[in-house]
Amino acid sequence: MIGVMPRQAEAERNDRALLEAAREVLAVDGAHASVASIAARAGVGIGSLYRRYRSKTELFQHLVEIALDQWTEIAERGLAHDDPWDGLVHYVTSAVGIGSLAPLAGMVTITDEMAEKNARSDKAFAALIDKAHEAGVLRADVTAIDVLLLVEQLGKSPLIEQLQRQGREDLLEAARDARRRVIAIALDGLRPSDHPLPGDPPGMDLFSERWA
Amino acid sequence: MIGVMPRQAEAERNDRALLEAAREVLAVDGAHASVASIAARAGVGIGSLYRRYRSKTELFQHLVEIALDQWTEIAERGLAHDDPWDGLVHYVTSAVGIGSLAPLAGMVTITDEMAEKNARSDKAFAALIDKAHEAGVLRADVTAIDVLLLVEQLGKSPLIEQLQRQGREDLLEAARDARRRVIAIALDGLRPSDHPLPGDPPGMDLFSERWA
DNA sequence: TAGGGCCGGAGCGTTTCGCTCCGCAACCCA
DNA sequence: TGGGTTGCGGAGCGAAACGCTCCGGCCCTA
Repeated sequence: MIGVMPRQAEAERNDRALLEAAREVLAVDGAHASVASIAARAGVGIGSLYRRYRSKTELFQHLVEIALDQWTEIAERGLAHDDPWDGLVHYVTSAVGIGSLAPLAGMVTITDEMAEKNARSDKAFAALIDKAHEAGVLRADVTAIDVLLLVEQLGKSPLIEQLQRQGREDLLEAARDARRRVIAIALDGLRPSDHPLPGDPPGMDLFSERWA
Repeated sequence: MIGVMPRQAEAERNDRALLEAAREVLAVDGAHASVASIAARAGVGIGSLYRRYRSKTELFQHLVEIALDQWTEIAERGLAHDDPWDGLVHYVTSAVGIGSLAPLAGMVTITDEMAEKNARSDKAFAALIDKAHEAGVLRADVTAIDVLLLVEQLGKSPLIEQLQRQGREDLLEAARDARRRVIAIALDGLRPSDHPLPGDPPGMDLFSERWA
């Protein structure tokens, strides 16, 4: 460890490192992410991981709980923006940073508390979309689910994940800059447009059973 | 097997099924995709897989070769379009269908022939981008690499992959429709815009060592 | 300096892996 | 129709990777 550090502070730092490492490894390795790789990426022994969490599942459970908090906060903060477009941009760019937790579907159990938080998040997000629609800054033929799918699509970054797998830390910053440009392109596609979207708006059922 | 079928025709059908299954499983499971799951999804025994390919690596190698051919064909066909914008749309929508083979990086060896084909594909794609720029249908601040990254980003579909993992075949068609809308949104973001992209255009080095 | 608590990681049993090999069924030719 | 051949599916092998336990040793405290 670098320098002197009180015990409690180190434990706290380790816990944060574990959660971040878990997210990164999960993005790269998907559902097959191993506890050994998570601990290694966090710069922590396996033993420390198992002192904090009783099992791999429990760690993932905690990860989902935190993500739900973040999604709610992001949606409500975006809704609080004066400019609806800025609020939407804030939501998309922030949500993309959280990353997709889809690989965890089926591994975690959804508590009532989590379902409630999820509903709250959805509600704020729907209000944000409505606000943008009313202000005329969001194309009329796009629905909240379209935007959610777009965010999820932007959440995973194949290039960044591959560079992480290869350990090319030197290129990561450039890749992240490039990703911001791609996100900006996609966001521009959400502005009012004369070119209508194909097909019918997607139904809610696509998202309703995501964590089943 | 269903009905009577000559031996050679069945073998050919099996090979095609194997390649398609390999692509699907690879998209869902990433680099950890197992031969057993590939064979099962193709509706074929493991033995048949190993009669056609000497190893898992050889199958993946073949997959990359085919993808290179497809990329080249798509780029040259897009370039041949009279309307540059239609050509670009054709390229993006088709390339997205091929899917990302990024997980295979490091598992396959790049032959000179493959490198040459890749160069040919890149050249046609660059010409396609130039043509669109000159016609003024593609936003000026976007580079060929931006578009490549966008295509790669759109290539993976977390929702579809998750539904496949869960075996929810009933929702797959709706998910694919929804995905087409997301792609259309992103494509609209490529049209000329008054809102400049952030940062500097990405460098070629991001893609140069992809298969290292 | 003596003690206690937290650390990293070796190693357990289990699962999953890539791959081989063989019994059986389908087809061809006499 | 019957014997030979060809290609099929999948049981099972050794090896590798997995989740998790447990303990020797280091660091902090007093």
